[in-house]
Parts: sequence; C-alpha cells; structure tokens
Amino acid sequence: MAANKVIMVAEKPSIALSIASVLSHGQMSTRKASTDVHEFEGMFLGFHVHFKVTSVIGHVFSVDFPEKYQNWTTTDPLDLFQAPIQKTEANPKAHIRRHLSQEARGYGNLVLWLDCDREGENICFEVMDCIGHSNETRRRIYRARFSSVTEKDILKAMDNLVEPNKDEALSVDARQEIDLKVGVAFTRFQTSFFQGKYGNLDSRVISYGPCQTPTLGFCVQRYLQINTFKPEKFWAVRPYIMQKGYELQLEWERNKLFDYDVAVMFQKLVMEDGILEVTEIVEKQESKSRPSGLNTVNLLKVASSALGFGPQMAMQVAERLYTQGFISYPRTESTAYPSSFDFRGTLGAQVNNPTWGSYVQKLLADGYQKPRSGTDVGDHPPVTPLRSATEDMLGNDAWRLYEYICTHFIGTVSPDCKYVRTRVEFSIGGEFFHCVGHRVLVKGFTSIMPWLAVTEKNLPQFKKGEKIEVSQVDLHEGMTSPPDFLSESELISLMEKNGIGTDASISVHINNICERNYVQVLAGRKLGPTALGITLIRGYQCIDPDLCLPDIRSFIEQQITLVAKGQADHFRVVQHVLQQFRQKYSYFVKQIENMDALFEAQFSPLADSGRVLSKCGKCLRYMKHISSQPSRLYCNTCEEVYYLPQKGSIKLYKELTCPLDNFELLIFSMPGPDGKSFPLCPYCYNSPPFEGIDTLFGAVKSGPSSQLGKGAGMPCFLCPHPTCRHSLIAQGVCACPECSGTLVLDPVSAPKWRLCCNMCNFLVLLPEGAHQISTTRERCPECDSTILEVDFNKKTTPLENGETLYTGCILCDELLHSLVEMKYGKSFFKRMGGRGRGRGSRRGGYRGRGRGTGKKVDPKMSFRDF
DNA sequence: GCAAGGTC
Repeated sequence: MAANKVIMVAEKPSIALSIASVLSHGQMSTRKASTDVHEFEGMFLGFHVHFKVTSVIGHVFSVDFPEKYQNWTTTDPLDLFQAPIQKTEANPKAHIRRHLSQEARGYGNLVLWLDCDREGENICFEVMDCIGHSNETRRRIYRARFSSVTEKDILKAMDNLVEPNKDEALSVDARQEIDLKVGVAFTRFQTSFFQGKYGNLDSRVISYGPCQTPTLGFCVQRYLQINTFKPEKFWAVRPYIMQKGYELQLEWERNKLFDYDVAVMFQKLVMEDGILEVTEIVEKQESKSRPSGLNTVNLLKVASSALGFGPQMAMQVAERLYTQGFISYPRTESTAYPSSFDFRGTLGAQVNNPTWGSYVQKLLADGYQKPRSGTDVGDHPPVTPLRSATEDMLGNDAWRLYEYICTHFIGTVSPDCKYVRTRVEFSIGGEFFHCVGHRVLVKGFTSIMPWLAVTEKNLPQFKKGEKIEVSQVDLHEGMTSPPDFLSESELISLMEKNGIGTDASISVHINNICERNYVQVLAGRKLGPTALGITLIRGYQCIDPDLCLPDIRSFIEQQITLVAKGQADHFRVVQHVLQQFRQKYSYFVKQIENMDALFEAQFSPLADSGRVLSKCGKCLRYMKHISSQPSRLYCNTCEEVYYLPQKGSIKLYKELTCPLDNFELLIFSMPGPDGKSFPLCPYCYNSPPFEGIDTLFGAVKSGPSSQLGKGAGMPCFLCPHPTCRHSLIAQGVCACPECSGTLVLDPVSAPKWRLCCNMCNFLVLLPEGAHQISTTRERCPECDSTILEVDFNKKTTPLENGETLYTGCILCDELLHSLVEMKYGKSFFKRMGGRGRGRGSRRGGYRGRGRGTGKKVDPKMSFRDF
C-alpha cells in the first residue's frame, strides 16, 4: 500500500468535484468512470502525495431477504422476524463496488467525505467494505467532518481528520433491519389476507410501514374529525358606527355565544345604551420578521400550498434546477446559513435579473441585512439561487419554483417589515368592543414577497373618552364548521414535527400513500383518505393503535439512538425491537377478524364483485372479472382466483377455448390508442411455465406500447396449429415438432434459454453458456424449421480458440453442415466431434416426447447435448 | 408484489 497515495470518497459526484477543485486549486485531471475520478498532487499530513477523489451515489448497498424468503406463499411472514438478511448492491448497474475496489488499489490512505449524518457514517463503512479495510491491507482510514462544501470547511476538515464512527453506522444497520422486517411482514400478511377476499379492493399491495402508515394516520385522523364534527349555531353582537365618513364594524370582546337568548339580551343592552365610549387607544410599532433560510420541508410546503406542486414533483423540479446549476443542493434540514456564506456573491449573481435585478441592486447599495438565525443541522446550507435565470430558460414549472427560491433568499437578507398597529377599545351597555388598524411604515422583505405583506387598514381618528352614537346593532348568526381535509403542506409539518421521514424521504412517503390508493389528492392539494385508507387505520385503531401512531417511528429512532451513542449493543437492540414487533405482529394476526369486520362492511366479497366474463375450464361455469387492481378472474364455484395482466382492458376472445384446460380464451389490450393486444388463456397464464409471464415483458408491464418489439417487449402469438388456439405472449422462434406450435423462450428458465412449446410444453434445452439467441432467415432442410443462431459467452463455451457462434436447427438435432462450413470451414466439426453424445440423449429439463424428425443426421452434435 | 434511506 503506497503511503504517498490518498483516495478520497464523497457521497455524490458533485461533492467529489467540489473537494477536488478546492484541494487542487482547480488543477486536477478528471476521468469518467462509474462516478468521475479526479486526480492531482498535493500535501497530506505534511507529505507530498498523489490524491484521487471519487464518489459513491448514496448508499452502495441495500438490505433484503435471501432468495429462500422471497416467496410469498411458502414463507410465513412471522419467520421473517428471525430471518437472515443480506446486503446487495443497491444499484448493480452502476458497479460502484467494483469501481471503488479498482480505484483504491495501491492507495495507502482513505479519506471518507460522506455527509455528516448517521446515513453518511453508514456509507463510510459501505465504502470501506468495498475497497477492503482489513489488517492485511494496512490502509489508513480517515473521516473528514464538514458541514458545507465551501473552501473554508473543506480545508478545516482536512486539518481535523477523525475516525469513522462505527456506532452511528451500526444504528443505521439496525434501522434498516427493523424497517425491512416489520414492513415486509405486515405488508405480506395483510395483502394476502384481504386481497384474496374482497373484489373491489382497488390495490395491488396493501402495504404497511413505520413511516407510511403514521403518515396515512394523520390524514385519516383529520377525516374522522370532520366526520364526527357536529356543527353548532352561534351568535355575535356586531355594532356599527359612522366616524368621519367611515362605516366601521366593531368586534365583540366575547367573540361569540352559543346561547341565543343570552346573545339577544346583550344585543338589547347595547341597543338600549346606544352610545359607545372610546375607553382606550393603543398604538404600537410592530414588526414582521424576514424569513430564515429555506430548507427542504419549507420548500415542499410552499410548493404545495402556493404553487400547487406535489412534493414528488417539487423535488424533481428542484433536483433539475440543482443539476443545471441554478440552485444549491435542495435536500437540507438547515435554515441557518453557515458563517462563511457569500451573501454578496449570491446577491451579485442576481443584479441583472429582469424580474428582481433592480431590487437586488438597491439592496446591495443600501446594505443587505444579516439573515435571521435559524437552525444549522450541519448537513447542507439552506436552498439558495446560484445562477440567474429567466422564465424562457427554465420553462414554466421550474421557473415558478426558482422564482420562489430566489425571492425567499432575497427576502432573508431584506429588512423586516415594520408597521403600526392601532387598537381602539369601546364600551357600551356594560359590554366591550374593539377595532384594529394597521399602517405599514417599512415594507422591507414584503415588497419582494408580497403575499406576506401586512394589509393596510386605516382607522378614522378617535379620542379617548369620545362618545359615538351606534348606527346599527346586528345579531350575527353563524354556524361552526368542520376543519377541511388535511392539506399536503399541513401533513408535511406534522411529519416533520413527529420525526416521520427525512427531508429526502417525506415526499416519497406521501407519494406512497397516494399510489397505494390510501389517499387522493383533492383540489387545493388537500388529502382525502379513500375507503381503503380509512378502513385500514380504523382497523389498526381497534386492534393495536400503536401500529398507526407516529410514536412507532419515534420508538425505533429512540432505540437506535442508543446504538448510535454507544449506549447499547447493536445486536441486542435489534433483537429487542424485533421481539416487540413480532409480538405485535402475532397479536395483529390473531385479531385480524376485527379489522376484517370493517372491511366486510366496506368492501364486497369476491363472489359479489365483478362482471361475468368467461367460462372456467374446470367447472365450466362463468367466472367473474374483477377489474379493480389487481385485475383478476374469480371462479365462484371452484373458489379460485386467476390473475390477469395489469393496466389494460380484457375481453372475451372469439369464444375459443384453450385445448389444454378448456378455459375460455381472453384478449388483453394495453392502454392507449395504439395499445397492442394479445390473446391469452387465464389458466395457463397462472401456471408454470407461464406463471407471471408479464414480469418478463417490461413493455407489457410498464412501458408505453411504442416500446414493444424492443428488448423485453415481445410480440404475441397464437399457436398456429389448426386445432390448438392456445395463446401466449412470446417471441416465436421455431415450430414445435409435436404440433407445429410456436416454440418460445421459456420465461421460467430464462436466462438459461430453454425453448418451450406453447401447446404441448415440449421443452428444448439450449447449450449452457448461451447468452443470446436469435433467428436466421435460413430454414432447416430436414424439417423446415427456422434456424437459430446461438451466441456463447466465451468463458463458458467448450469451444477452443474463442469460437462463439453456432448455427443449427434445434429440432432435428442437426448442426447444418453447409451453413456452418460456409461460416467456419470444415475443421469446425472436427473440433466439435468429440463432445457429441448423439441423437436422443436427453438432459434434465427436456420433457418432450421426442418424436424428432425421424431422420438420422450427422455429425453427432446436438444442441440438446450440451 | 413488500420498508426506509441515500441519490439521479
């Protein structure tokens, strides 16, 4: 390990770039890899060294259960609490692990520049895991602690390197394990329980999570408040006066009364007196403070309430503004600027902006204010503009968010708003009334943030002791009204207050409960819970209210904080918390009938749901199509559910039946005007090897129909056999020797590349190591089937000299002399001859009855024989 | 098909 080589790893590419720029004074060379790598020479701990700076992209790993526990039907969710867990690369395609280990080779020092929070600390250990940090490597490990990516902070961190904090990292491991086990166990159980029971449950997955469920809880709590609200009538005495030409309505000190007779009595007293006396005039200068720096939560709240953007969209737009360099990093909890913040420079960038440039110029000339102190969590500075932009440059949505970020920033360094508040008090008939006026002295920040302006209200002149005649005394009748549905912005506040989610994940949880159909976003971005959302929360409330209370998150947080502080052992804390949740889970399962009673009242059983569509092949009675998600067929007689492809329409297909199972065929059409259609048999679709076939076909599942034909999206076929109308989604590559049906890639064994006949399940095993298969235009002279080309992975091919291509007919077991010889010359067969086992030899997986073509062929080579 | 947390 070279001691004069230092590798530094940041949490994301942009931070690596900033660190490298500062430490190299811009004199570094940059190379593209999984994430950019910057290299330069410099001083480290008093030595001249070679530096390399690169980054991860957030967490390198995520946790999940091993394969064995992935099957929903064979795994009891209760077992998940004790199941092992494994870490796998969060984004395997990014190859971060390989990247880090390669780049760190030969580097004797590692400096970890991950964000300074628990997650960052955890990623430190992920990085160490990737590059190896065992004793043998003898690499020195350092942790840089910094609260912003400014030159000052970076240099300070370099001078004060510490060790990574194992306890904090372990607390994140604990959270990950607890969240995974609890979330997945409850989700699998309640999904399986309710989905197989009710037809009009409009949800594919009925999820549970220690963040998402309390989030839903807030929305339902407000709904229940509204629902149980009893409006009440109230009355208020409202005297009017004419003063110096102004008509003025006075406010009652008692505000309102809920007893009509008493209110009438007071009205009479006031009317009988008829003369108001001015008892007090209080004039006071007040001020409205400029805002403190903008953090993510406040950005999301404004985006929702003022711009009408949902949190998910707001974050997407902010992310784009950030990557384009218009604003600073948008995920931060801090509302205080770091002491080193360059206000003059940030303002200076806006002086030529056509919208607020002149205001900024004036602010710079008159002297901007020091911002109000806020909280500095030590993560990132508040969200601020970097480059100036116009609406034309950004487009409408991004502009509106950018405009807010700019005006908010300018507001934070503008003067406070100052105004005079005048309160005039009156007495009449023993009752007291008042009126309030506002006169603005200094608009301050409200001139750039006009929606926060103090509204001017002029009052006519009064003198203390002055007597004024009442012009009219009304008895106003009103009705108390329920609160409105929880607004998204209120929900964000509640989540923040209760520690549900983080700046980066709050928007995800809100989006989750919308996508799972627990709440709907109504006009004005109010969140209205659906029947499913309400029933779930009411169910938890009657079985175990803890399950939907925000305390469940605080409990986990508090427990893992013990680990983070080194006050408790990681393993014991995890065991303790899981033990508690396991008990809660068992009790929940035992009591599920109580929740089910609520579901029964709200949803209809499968038998009563859906429309009659097609005949069951077993009982020959009609089955019902349940169109709500997940789309499926239900046979009332057999009590069987047959799942269908999702997100499309389904109809009866020509009243044809499947020759294999007698189920009536259906035709599925994907959404959209040019949505493709394909026929299918509901029974085969749910049976191996076709089970879940749509998961293989990205385009069917999620992509627009235009993607069909590319990659995983494949065209659809009916078996060409005259008596076989069996159907499937597949790529037809060859004819079946048994029935001439289409041979298709078998989805179960993919990517092992078995071929399977759609009609008779005749399976053809292709050579192992084949990693691509394609059709040629050639036909087999023996059986007239399409000739396939199989491409081998060089590592596994038995061929010598790197030959990687076969051409042949899989049906006659024949490699075609002419074709292969044409391509590779005669020596090809010699080389291959020794490996053949001849026709008829079979290997596992081949289930065909093997009629073959009846013709002997040479040489003794077979695709099946591999 | 499942959680929550990073980041893109």
